[in-house]
Amino acid sequence: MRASGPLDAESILSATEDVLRRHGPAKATVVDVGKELGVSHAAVYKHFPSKAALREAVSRRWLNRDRDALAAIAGDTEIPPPQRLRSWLAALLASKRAKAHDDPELFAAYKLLVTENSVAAIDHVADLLGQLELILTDGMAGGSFRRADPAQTAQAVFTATTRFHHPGLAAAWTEPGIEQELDVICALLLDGLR
Amino acid sequence: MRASGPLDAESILSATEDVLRRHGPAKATVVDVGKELGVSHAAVYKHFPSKAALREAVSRRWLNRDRDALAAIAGDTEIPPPQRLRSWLAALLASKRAKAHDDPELFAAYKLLVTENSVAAIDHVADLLGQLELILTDGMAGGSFRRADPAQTAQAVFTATTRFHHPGLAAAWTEPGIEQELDVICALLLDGLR
DNA sequence: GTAGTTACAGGTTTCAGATTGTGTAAGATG
DNA sequence: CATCTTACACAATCTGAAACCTGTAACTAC
Repeated sequence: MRASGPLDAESILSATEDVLRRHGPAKATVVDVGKELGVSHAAVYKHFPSKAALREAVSRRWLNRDRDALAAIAGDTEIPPPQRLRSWLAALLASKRAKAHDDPELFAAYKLLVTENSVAAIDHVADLLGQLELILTDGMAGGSFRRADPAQTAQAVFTATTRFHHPGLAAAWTEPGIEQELDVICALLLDGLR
Repeated sequence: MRASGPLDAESILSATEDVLRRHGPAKATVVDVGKELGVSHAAVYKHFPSKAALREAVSRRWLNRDRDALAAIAGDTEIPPPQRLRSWLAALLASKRAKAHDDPELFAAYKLLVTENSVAAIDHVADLLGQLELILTDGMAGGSFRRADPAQTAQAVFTATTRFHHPGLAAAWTEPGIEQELDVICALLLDGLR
């Protein structure tokens, strides 16, 4: 049940998030969302064109919740770029792992988006690549990284760390030595960048 | 129907492979395997303790079919180690992609083994890591790679190229620029190794 | 006694019919 | 007239009984 006033997109998103958390993406229905809001399911369709669009919007909001902390690291010119890259990748792993662990059903919904190649998933990757590119550009300007195409290099670093952020591989994020594993890769990549 | 003579493990493996190719891992049954051999399903159980063990043995044999070509590259001391590493990784991608494309059902069976953490899958990875380690050891001995723990480095190179060999990511192996993507990663890793 | 079969218990899958869900359009309410 | 509901067509999903599969054991034929 919503507090009061007319139905708006934000409260639908929150209700959907709750329903997804309770039932998971496979069982959650638009009727459930309506019930949660004390409204018929048709009312939901005045704000979102389809169930898929609704799910996508929820995942987008959920993904963006950790975005700023990560962007803060990427943009922190106080930290030298090599260390910044390490921190950023470590933070990315920590964030993804926390999401998978604390919110398994919403993580499952996000995983679906990725396998379906949805716009939200593509945008999410583009955002992360942009952050990586910023770190690399700073490093190239400051001389700590060799000059090269920053976009292509960002893509390469992202791909080389797939193991640590691709949702399809989340099952292997609970292994004990994973932080050290990332450290070894980081060292190798940093040596390759300069 | 088998040719003649008593039933042996090899012909059961071949029959199972055919059945898997036809019906896929989800639908294939031990009864089907028996039919294929002109034998009751119980006869199969005289040679394999369970359906899972049978499937695992089939996948093992199927995986080992490309093994020697790959091992030949890894052990070819004519090729300088950096180039050898490139060739080996390219060959690994080509092999995996061909298997996924030409034998989708057997590839699906293999994917199941990986998600179940089966012994066959673990052994397969250990074998590949051993081949990588051989290349790295040669390179370190010959001075083209910096000295470091070869096992740990092999693990790092394998992890950094997850995108190109992990069966869970096979859907993305058909993208056009993937060879170049691997080239970029290779360049980065090779720079990091020396 | 080796190499296979038949018979069976318990678990899993399948299939058809019933229920529930999605998305739209026309209508009620304030 | 903006906001929501009811009503609906069609698609997807659930349910429970029948069929089928797995793995074992007792049995047959050579």
